[in-house]
Amino acid sequence: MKQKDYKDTLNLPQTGFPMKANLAQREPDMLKSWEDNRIYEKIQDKNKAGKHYILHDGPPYANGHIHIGHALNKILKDIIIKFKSMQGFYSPYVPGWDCHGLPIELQVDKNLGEKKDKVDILEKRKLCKEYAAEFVDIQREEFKRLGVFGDWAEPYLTMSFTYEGAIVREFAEFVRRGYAYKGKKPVHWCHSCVTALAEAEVEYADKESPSVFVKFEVDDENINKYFPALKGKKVFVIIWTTTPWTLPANLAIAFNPDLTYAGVEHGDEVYIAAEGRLDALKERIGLIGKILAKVSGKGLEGMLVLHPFIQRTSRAVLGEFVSLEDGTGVVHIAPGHGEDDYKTGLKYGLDIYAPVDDKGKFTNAVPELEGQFVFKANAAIIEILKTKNALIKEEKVVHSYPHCWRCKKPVIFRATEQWFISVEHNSLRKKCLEEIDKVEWVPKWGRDRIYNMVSGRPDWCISRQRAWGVPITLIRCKDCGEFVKHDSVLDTTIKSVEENGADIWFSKKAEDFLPEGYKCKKCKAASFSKEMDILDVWFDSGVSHAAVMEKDHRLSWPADMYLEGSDQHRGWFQSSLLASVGTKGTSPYRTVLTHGFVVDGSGKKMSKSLGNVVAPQEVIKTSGAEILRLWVSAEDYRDDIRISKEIIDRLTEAYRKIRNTARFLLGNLHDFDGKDYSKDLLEIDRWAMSRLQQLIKKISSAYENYAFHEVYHLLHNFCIVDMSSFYLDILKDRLYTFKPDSKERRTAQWVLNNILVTMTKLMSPVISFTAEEIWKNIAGNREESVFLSAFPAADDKFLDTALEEKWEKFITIRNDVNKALEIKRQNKFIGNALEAKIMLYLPENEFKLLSGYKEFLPTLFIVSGADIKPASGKVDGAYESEDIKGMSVIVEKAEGEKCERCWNWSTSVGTFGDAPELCRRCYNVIK
RNA sequence: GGGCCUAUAGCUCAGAUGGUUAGAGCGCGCGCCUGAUAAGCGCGAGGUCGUUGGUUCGAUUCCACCUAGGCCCA
Repeated sequence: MKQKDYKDTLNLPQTGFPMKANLAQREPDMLKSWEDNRIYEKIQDKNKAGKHYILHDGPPYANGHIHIGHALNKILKDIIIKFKSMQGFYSPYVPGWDCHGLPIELQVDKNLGEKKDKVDILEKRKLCKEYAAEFVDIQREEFKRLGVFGDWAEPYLTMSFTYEGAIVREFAEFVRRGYAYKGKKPVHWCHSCVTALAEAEVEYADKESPSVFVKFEVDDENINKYFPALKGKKVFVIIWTTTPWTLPANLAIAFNPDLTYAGVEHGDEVYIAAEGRLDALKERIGLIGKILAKVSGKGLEGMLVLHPFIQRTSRAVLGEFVSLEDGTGVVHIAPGHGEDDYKTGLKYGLDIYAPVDDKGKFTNAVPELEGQFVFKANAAIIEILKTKNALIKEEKVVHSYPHCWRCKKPVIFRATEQWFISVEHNSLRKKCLEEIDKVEWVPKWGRDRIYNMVSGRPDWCISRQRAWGVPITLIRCKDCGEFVKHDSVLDTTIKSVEENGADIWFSKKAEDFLPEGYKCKKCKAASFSKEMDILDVWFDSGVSHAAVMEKDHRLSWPADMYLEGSDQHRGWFQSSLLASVGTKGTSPYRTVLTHGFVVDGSGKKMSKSLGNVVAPQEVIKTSGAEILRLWVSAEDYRDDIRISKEIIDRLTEAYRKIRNTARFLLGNLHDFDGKDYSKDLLEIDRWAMSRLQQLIKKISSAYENYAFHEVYHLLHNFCIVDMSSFYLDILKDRLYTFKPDSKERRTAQWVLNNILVTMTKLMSPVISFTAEEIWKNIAGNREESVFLSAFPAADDKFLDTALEEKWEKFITIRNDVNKALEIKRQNKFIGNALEAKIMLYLPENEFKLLSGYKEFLPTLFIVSGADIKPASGKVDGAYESEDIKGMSVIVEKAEGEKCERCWNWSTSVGTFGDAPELCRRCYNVIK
């Protein structure tokens, strides 16, 4: 009973701030409060006159629920936005969505089932639009749930009329400036559906194909030049192919520059093949003769060989892709019928030649095969090869081959007309490379990555043969094929799309976009057709700098920051760069930050088949979005980012520590009077204030450098090392046992208040829910939201590095005292350290240092008594320090009795008749 | 196969322009406290710094290769 009485005389912590966060349950309330009180809007209002810091959102694809990578990306952006906003920057966040494109169209097709080929394009586009809108809504809610602040009510959508209008305008700009051209490129083509197929629409299945070895003759002139050792012989380069039907389109043969090629005797002929394939060829075609010549692939570039059955030569070219895996080490090249072939063709300036029509039949360019379907023509071609004595061997082979996912028929690779943006025109590539060097890349290697990609990329193929996208709004003369590029016509189209959306292109006739009675400027004809291809979605998002940053009243151009995953060096970073440099001459961003990908606990990528996918929705449900936010900050995003149950568990622990530290501070501030006690600080208080300034400095600079994992570690360590286990532990005595309104206690409260307010602000960009919850619990007249407060700046007045250095020594000594106490505790000599008094034997420097602090030592060590003596040799029964040479510690039972109020041991206990359980200090407080 | 990147305790991160026993926090183990209590404090045990070579008097730190992993291409 009595003990309870004294407990009631203490100033113990009191707070309504719960220890248990219940994040999953409580976060939605906080979200509602932010929304109801329009906190985001108030932030924008507060900073509207401030310097702009524009982080331009890269639009996620409006399909499916968000995954952990989306969460990572949005939270990183949110951390930056909140930090910059608290620093007073005008930093609005306008989220966006990428709404056009094949995946959505495919989903809509799937939903349509049988009907998919019957609905007209406008109906399908309407369904696509509805589908995208539905997922915009879903993802919007999921993003908001993460605690991400932004203008969610007014995002940008690439399918909005204004955005579609901007796409058309930017495309027109590329046309006006001469970048856009129509050329040929091989695509997967289904002869049965008569359509181009995207990679996603192709499925692989086994197919039987002919397998032929074919001879390409080398004439005397070329033998002399490239194989002088074979002079006078009949020499043939041999190739292997499973698509004989592409031989009519053969324009070249490719050698690997790094391989050695051999001329091998075969009867009275000599065959040229890679030396590394000779063993295999011995078996396949019985090539067993002597090697008569060797030459490196590199040396063959430029050689001309004779086409086996058409009157023309094929050029020898070099290609890294030529391998020793199969065939002869020489690859037949038909630039109109293969990806590698195409690239090689571009490199060597070959015609992208594909004499096959859209039904898969040979055109009149190949008279002897005209009208024959390519796969059927294989047999005819093999016959021709036989009669020309150009066939070495013919077999059948079963191999994996692309098929159309709709009709299941094998597809062909066929060059078709496509729109391109030239990267050479107007030195676009060169300018992009120059711009890359003006951008700050975080991490630095991002520069090399995108630089190499831009250096080596081909022209940008921007056309797609699809329904769901923004059309290539050009009109063509039916007679002469000339495109109408007049400004007034382009402007009419732009205006029309801006007002009506891109659907207008499909619902109106070509003539509707032309002035009354318009005639082709070239041939004077008057009938026109619309281009029906749509633009690559990368063009859509690539022009967001113009469609959003430039046009949107909330934003400005250029962006200070683009922040996306490292896959976007090829994607959005690059398309945005090309789009902006092409029309404006400069890059749309000042800084580009990339993060790695989220992988599982062992560093493996997440996949459904591995079953290691971590869904953000799950983490939110079990641990709360706050833990996800803490995870984002704790991990170094420059590398791949791991997530696992253990990682989440560790972070949950860390979260509790931070939360409890704040709770303790709140509890001890319940009766603080709010007055300024900065003049009354004790030395330990000045130490704490100095440490706090260091924390502010380090955390600010960590945010500034986008090193959020340092923010986390700094905050966590501060809570544990500086606060919980040292300053706060020591402070308990002063806070609990002194008179509530004593100057000493009020001073401590002033410091704690300072620490709490500062810490809360420092953590708020990361753990926003908790920071706001703490903020609401801090007494006093403050901003409505922590996010409306100013980010802390270090106050040099409280910075004292000399003091910190001195205290570093105190802490070292304290650690040694703890070791000495622990030994006695293990020996059951003491329990609580307050049962002990200690004697320190100190070397000269330490003795001098502590001499001025004799009164303070029991407080420092949290023992009931402490004294010092100069060290002089070994002391019996003493603990000898490892860190401080010559220091030893004697631990003894404290003198006197335990004070029932403050639990310190003192000889004064029992000396007060009316309160025999109290020590002098407590007695004076109670009276 | 090519471009870019990563590899330090069970987890998250520091660090060394190459030089004495490689650090922190968490977790773990042991203990104290019961006046931050589904809390707080103390002590302790954990690492051949991914592998193998090379440069060097000396490398985990520099170089090469390899292995594993990631992104983007082929």
